[in-house]
Amino acid sequence: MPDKETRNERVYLGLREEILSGAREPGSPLRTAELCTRFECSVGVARESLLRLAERDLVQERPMQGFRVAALSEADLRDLTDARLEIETLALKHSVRDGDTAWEARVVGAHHLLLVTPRAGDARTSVAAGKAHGAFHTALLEGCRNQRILAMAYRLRDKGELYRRWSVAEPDGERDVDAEHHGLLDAVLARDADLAADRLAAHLEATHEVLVKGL
Amino acid sequence: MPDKETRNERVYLGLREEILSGAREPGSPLRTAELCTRFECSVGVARESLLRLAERDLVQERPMQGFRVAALSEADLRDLTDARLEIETLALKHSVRDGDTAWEARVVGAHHLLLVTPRAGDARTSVAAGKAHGAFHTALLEGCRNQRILAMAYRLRDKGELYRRWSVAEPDGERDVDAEHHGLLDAVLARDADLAADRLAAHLEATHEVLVKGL
DNA sequence: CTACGCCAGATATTCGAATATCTTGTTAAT
DNA sequence: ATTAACAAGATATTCGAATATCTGGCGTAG
Repeated sequence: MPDKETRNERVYLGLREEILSGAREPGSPLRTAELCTRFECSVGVARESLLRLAERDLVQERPMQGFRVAALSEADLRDLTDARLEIETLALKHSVRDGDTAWEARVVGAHHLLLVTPRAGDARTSVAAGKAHGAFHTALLEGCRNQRILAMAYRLRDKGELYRRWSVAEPDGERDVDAEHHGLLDAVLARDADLAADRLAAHLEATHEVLVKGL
Repeated sequence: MPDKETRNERVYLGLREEILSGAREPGSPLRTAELCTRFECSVGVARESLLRLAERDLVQERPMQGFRVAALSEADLRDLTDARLEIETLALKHSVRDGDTAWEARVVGAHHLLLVTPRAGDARTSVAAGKAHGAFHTALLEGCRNQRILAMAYRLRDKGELYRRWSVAEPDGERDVDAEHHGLLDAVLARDADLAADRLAAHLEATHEVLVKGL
């Protein structure tokens, strides 16, 4: 019994982590030969993993020209943010409406972790802070009962994380991210779906501004 | 030069067509061996195509247990319809807001084709009518400039087509589908995004009712 | 000088056999 | 009778070589 999980899963998760952690430059080619040696697998497995990542928009595929890490651009970021402004707020409304107390508890927990995790200046360098931030936003949506809307929101968030990793975060004097998160939490606990959605939208738009500058 | 398009693409499109046309029963297993002989390809290619279809939710994948045609259920249809009620109307609003005159022309054309294509009683038997109906709804969304929202809407529509194929359509005296389509067209041409969205929502919900009965 | 075709190396795609896993039916022990 | 262990066949996954395609540099014709 060589493995419990399939090779495919292992390579998929490993490569996903490398891309999301910023180890691979956006737009850089992902050659099957290299992946085979790095992850000790065959071409077929590497291709399947690449295909899965392409479906999450973390990798770009072009027929007969192989795969690359998804390229980043201001226009694409605008498209992404616009989609998130609608889909993620929609998922949050569902979540606030349908989430049970266990979900509520997870949100509070994730928020606490976010508070106590030290935040570095540069999002790319601080892995722990990035994870805590991502976990909080993920938890916010987890109450949504509609599987499809939830999956869409997660997909968009994934790509958002890629932009986040590759933006040079410069301190923004006018912005108080902790306050934004706290406001979000309060609205959620008060079960005010519209207010929570508005605050999430503001948060996303503010983040967009920062990311555009850091591109 | 054996082929211009990749084998993969050919198998993907072919199998997609087979599933969407109702040639394969929902829930039935899709064995690589069979696909290899039918489409004259190797296991690897069959797997990749299966993976692509799984991403569009037309096929279900379970690790170490292979692939099956996506199963249909009332609960899943409810989930799908709810998602469509929000995403597809959203895409339509974008479309009405941002679509240019060339798009408008395509909508009018698609609607005309829908009018002149004879409709059979059973959606599964009449391929032409199904295509014309699908083309009209697709055209409605085509004006949407946000690529992600558009892609999401298309994905949901694909799965919806699968339900449509497998529902036994029984004549519904209270429903006038032509009128619904015409109302949709009018609202679009009047550039009334909210009205169009409302009418699309009503159309989707009405279709849902029919499909649930025919399941 | 520029455009076009051709060659060689690099890369992507595809194949079919080898390996690992699951499923089902049978037997034996509790 | 019920459960557990096992074996055999079917199926999924993985491999590494074989094939097809692309890319970039070079030479030739216009």
